[in-house]
Amino acid sequence: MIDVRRLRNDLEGVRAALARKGVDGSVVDRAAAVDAEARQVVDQRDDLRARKNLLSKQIGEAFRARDTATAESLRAESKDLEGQEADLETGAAALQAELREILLALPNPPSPDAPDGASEADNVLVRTEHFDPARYGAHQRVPHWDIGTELGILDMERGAKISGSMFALFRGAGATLQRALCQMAIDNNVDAYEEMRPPSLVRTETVITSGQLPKFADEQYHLERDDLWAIATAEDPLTSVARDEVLEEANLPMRLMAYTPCFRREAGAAGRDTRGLLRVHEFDKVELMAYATPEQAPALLDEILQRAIGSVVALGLPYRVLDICTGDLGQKHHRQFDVETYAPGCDMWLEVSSVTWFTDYQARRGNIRYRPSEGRGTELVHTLNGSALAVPRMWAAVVETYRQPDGSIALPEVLHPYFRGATTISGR
RNA sequence: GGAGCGGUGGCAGAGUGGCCGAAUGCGCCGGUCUUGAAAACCGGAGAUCGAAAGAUCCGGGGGUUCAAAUCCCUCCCGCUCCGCCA
Repeated sequence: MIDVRRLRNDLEGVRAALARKGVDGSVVDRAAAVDAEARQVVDQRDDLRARKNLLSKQIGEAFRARDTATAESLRAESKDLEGQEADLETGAAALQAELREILLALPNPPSPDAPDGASEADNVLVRTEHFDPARYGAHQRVPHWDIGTELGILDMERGAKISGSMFALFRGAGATLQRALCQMAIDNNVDAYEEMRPPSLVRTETVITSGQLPKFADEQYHLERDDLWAIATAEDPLTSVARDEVLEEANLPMRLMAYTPCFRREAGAAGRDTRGLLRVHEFDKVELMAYATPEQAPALLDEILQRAIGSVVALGLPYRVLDICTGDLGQKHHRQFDVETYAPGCDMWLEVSSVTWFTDYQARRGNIRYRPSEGRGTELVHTLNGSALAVPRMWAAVVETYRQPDGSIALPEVLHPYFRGATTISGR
């Protein structure tokens, strides 16, 4: 959610910033108009309340002075104001609700540093590392869904029998691999990030804070009977850890990490990248998240990006970094870098982490503040996050990259400790 | 799921209709004293909106009343007992 004061002080600036994300200026104008109207009505309402408060006080004094006649006449006067107050009250509430609704749907203005662009085709390639297409042999050009079947470590068919298409069933060493990847990512980041294990089913308020609701309800699994939402990412619960709280600046940045399942309906993605593990409804992920002051935020964006890259590098895989353009930035994103790794079997670059700076967009929704060590009052925090490791695509890249000519998989060394001494995955 | 009790400032905890944005204690900040610290003493400090006047905030929402932390309804959360269960 953006600051209404920004609308009041710099309407043109907000329109221009949001235009870069393709937002129609009339929506911004509408928000400003509703805000102006609401403020006017609130003003009137407050004046009336002030009059009533004064009368009440005088009534109390009159009663105490046993001046019943005065008290009664003041009481009648106060009662006369009631209808007026109720009208102003409902008017103000309606306008404020309307304003909030518009503001909740309004995207976060992009960073001036984010590249302009209309779609993902305009994302800027920052760099590519450790990538040499000539290095891959024919034995590595087998997609992971075939390898998975061949070795009996991934069973998409039975996954579909159990839960429907786009649900994975990992088996044996495949299941171990998915767990090992998460364990490794946690171990690699626990030096600075507090490990959390939050709930996977969360309240509506929690999903509004992170920004998925109200606009992206179609993407979320919802348990109607209990009115709980299945998290799409650990970002949902982690962002609400400090909801409605005031943090001390001395405790910032506050770094959190969680390994959770992630549930995505993928409502708009039917038929796209649906083979194997490229896009599934449920997957595991280790997420890094930080609460920071506005001054600390840029450095943290870089830190989380480096840590995301760290997971790929640790596994000996190539990577590339994309600077996401304004047209591809999500509603809540201010600045975003994607980390992709190369999967030789599918011959695709797979997004394995999305590192994002939300500025105070989520903090304003969730009322997450901090108390500056200098000065008075409270300020909204900035939130940032990024995946340390998203399992399915990393699983795919590892399996395809490390496939040997004999069809087995030679596990990268970092994973050996998690495999009870095994160094390869062979057929059963 | 059933029965009962509760939710007040950073924490503990008073307050049962007006003089309550809220006693008191602890903690915190500043000062006096001290070589320094502690103790003692003095003083200070909540949040949101608003240019201000002022308005709002005692778990959330609604109601009664001229007036609600206080009375009523409802939801959420916590605790105790019972039931059930990994």
